[in-house]
Amino acid sequence: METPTKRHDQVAETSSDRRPTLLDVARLARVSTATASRALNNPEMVSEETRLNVLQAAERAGYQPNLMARSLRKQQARAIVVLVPVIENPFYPEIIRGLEAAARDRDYSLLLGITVYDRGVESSYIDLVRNQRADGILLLDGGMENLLEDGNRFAVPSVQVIERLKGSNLPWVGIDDKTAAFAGVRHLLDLGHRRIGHISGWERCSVTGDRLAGYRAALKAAGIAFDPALVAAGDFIFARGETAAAELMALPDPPTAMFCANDTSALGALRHMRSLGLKVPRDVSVVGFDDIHLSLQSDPPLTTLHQPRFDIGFAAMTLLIDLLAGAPDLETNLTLPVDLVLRDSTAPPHRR
Amino acid sequence: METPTKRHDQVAETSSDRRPTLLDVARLARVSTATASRALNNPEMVSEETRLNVLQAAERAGYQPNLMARSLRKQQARAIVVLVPVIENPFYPEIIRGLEAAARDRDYSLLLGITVYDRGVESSYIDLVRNQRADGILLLDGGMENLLEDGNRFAVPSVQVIERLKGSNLPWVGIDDKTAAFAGVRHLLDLGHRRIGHISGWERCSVTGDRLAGYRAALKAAGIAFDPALVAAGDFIFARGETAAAELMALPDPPTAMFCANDTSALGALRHMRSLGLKVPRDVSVVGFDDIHLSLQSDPPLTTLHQPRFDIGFAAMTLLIDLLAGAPDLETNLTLPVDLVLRDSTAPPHRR
DNA sequence: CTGAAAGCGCTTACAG
DNA sequence: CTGAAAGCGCTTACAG
Repeated sequence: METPTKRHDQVAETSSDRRPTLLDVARLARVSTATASRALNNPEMVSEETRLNVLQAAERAGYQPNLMARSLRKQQARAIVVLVPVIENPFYPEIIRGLEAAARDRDYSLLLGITVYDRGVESSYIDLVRNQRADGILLLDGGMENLLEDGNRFAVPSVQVIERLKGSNLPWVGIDDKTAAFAGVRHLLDLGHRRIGHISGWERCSVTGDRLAGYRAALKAAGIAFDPALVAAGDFIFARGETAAAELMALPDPPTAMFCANDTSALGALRHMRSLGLKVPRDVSVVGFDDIHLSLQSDPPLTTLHQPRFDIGFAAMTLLIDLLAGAPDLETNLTLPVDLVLRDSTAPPHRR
Repeated sequence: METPTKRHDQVAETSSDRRPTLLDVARLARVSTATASRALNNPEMVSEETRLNVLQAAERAGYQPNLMARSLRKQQARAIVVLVPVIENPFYPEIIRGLEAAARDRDYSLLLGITVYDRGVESSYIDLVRNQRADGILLLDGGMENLLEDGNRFAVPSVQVIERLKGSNLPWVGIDDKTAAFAGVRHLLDLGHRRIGHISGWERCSVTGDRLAGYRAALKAAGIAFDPALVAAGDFIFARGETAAAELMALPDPPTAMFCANDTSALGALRHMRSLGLKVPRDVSVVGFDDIHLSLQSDPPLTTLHQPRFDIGFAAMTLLIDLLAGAPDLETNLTLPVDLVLRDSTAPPHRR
């Protein structure tokens, strides 16, 4: 047999330059590897004396279990692929933090994949599960319909986060976008606004339709007819927020308030108002969605709908791991609460 | 197709829903597993006929190699831990994208670890290397001196990105912060400014000192004496950018321009000026550092120093993988170029 | 060019 | 409570 490349770790205790294995520990403790394994991983299966003996030997040898060997034997990678389309969006980091925290809690590793909506990249990460380097996939963001196979059955264990793939019934963790949007628009209505514009989200995302539906439902509940001219097509991006706001304000009868599908486009809208010399909220009120960190730094700070992103990430990772463990009676559709957070971008309409 | 010999697995599965292994492929192709392995991974070692035969068998069986088994055998995890302290900072995503792209290029996986500067968390990720689940570590951001052991020798293969651990001589990829800062301040001097403030970075970071040094060097080169009162202690955060700018503008003889250690604090400074009713760049010029995406969205867009973050990430990951492969003659200190990008936050000083 | 066999480092059913 | 042995699924030195 060839000897694999050896690295010289400066381990003072060990005389050999080979990493200590369970066999070394077993020898040191004068027990079998079976017992050594049990003492380390299932202490209740061995006597107290043996446990101490093995623990001490492991300590002395500077033993670190080889996780690859364990994975191979247990047929479990203890790693989860997290697939995001882009990562520059300030919406993601906090979700990812939640995912990472939950994974770490359970001794799982997080394999990060950034797809930039490239089918080849998506496939390469799905292959990681097929190749048993990962046990499951967390899907952040939709627009990955190509991942569905065999009549809408996703081929590997997975949980969707926030976005839902069209027509899939995969486990999912997110919020009730329609109800949240309703609350945001309702706030504007309560303030006295009657002419409320909407900068919509990217059509490719499932939340876009839900938020629009919430907007319409709130208007309807207030007895206000839906006016398609008041909906400017957006894409969640800053630049489009600016142009969409421009379209709305150029209307013969411009809105006195606007509900934006996300904070980033609301921030764009804010900048456009400023360029027009309009004061927010005196001249126009603006409501965002997501509560990204930046919405606190804007001028004025944005009234928005707070999504518990860390919790969503944490819950999604936990759900997937529970699912993989075969936990019974799991709720596979988790809807987390959203809060309307009032800041300085909304006020009663200004009489003109 | 004949049924393979039944194995006594603990789980009673029918042979058809067992994942195909190399042995299945070998049988199908009527060769040994050795030959099958070679045909798939080292085609030049087998005859063309065998290659085709095995490839076809693998295809027919729907074979996917088990990466855990391969890793165990080759003693190589093909995974790299990426350690970041926080991830909400808009500075990181693009670096991470570069890291991910390079890892994918080389068939490595990226294990993401978010430490929040917690020593326990840092250790748990280092253990991933000790446990042979990962081959090396990429360190994004300093403040992790606790990771150094035994006379400044980091215990596992690693490359630092941007930040340097104090006193370490680990491989590193980043920029020349001092020279870049010099260029930023030089730009202000060229515009005619003589009284230039500096909002510094977080003292715990190595780049902070370098950028301050660049600021001082530029002043010195212009024959301007360094005035400590013009340096406001910052921490790279928006809120501190605001208060630091407030300190500077409250000076008896306030600066006509300020060089900020990063964009985020420059953005905070911008908001403070606006609250003071001051116009940027008419009343005060502002230069940032990093060129995060937001610096384009600010009002006015920020003049700043562009760091090639994607490239830095890509180069760092590539360097680590090359190092692990034992590539000879590697340059282990890579300095990437920085560009001054002129936007609308700087102008000649306004006569008062 | 190909095959038989060893072995990477674990865990666990089985027997005592 | 403990040990001998099998086996997870690969790759590769060795021999032919």
